[in-house]
Amino acid sequence: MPGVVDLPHPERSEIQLTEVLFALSDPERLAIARQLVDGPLDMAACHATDPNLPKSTKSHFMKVLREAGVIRNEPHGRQRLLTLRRDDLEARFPGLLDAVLGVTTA
Amino acid sequence: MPGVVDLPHPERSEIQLTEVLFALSDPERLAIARQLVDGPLDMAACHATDPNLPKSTKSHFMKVLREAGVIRNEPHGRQRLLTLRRDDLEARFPGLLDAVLGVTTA
DNA sequence: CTTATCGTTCGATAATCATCGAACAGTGGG
DNA sequence: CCCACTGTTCGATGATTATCGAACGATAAG
Repeated sequence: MPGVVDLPHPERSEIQLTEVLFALSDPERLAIARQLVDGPLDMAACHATDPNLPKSTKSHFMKVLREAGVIRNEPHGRQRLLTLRRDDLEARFPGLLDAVLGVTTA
Repeated sequence: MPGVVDLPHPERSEIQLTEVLFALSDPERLAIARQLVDGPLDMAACHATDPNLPKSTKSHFMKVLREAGVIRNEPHGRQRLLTLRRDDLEARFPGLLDAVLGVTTA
């Protein structure tokens, strides 16, 4: 069924703290989130740690992060654009993202 | 073997962010951490959510939190004193605990 | 000393999660 | 139009984690 398709994202109000924490409790997934701090990235450009990670595994990481409300995953041409949901997370859990990602943001 | 015994705790420098996040990614464990914000508590006085939770399950929660470095679990008479490791966590991951526990601390 | 209480450990079972190959579907280029 | 490319889904397997009864040790109280 799916190739480049709109995937479901939780609304801001539906984001659960425990799910966010769980999503970020894996080193690989945390690394992905960190990469998105400086702005959106195409999935192909997002290497996290292991460069030759199987596609399906990588896609699964994105699913966990997306379903938790940490990132947005949208069609972008033939690829996918990954965006950190900073505003939503900041509104829901002030200071959390900065603390986790080690960003002072000022 | 063990009844009231000294249990191993990670040192401040050994505390891993991903383990802390994982420990707090469970609603029950998160509730326990929140209960300790106002100060140490005897384990028996710490009801989290379910009051008639089996002892072994409760003990397991404490183990996860302790091994992650979130709480300290020390002998206290016949019971056990649970303490949130605020200073250690604040030193290692500034702002994290406040954000997670929803405390502004001021 | 004997007994009741507290909480950890052990062991077994169930549930959840991770990993990855294969198949598939949109997209854009030739 | 056809093909190469990207990334999701499915399905199977293995690894972690959760749950809880039972047994044990240590302490405090009587």
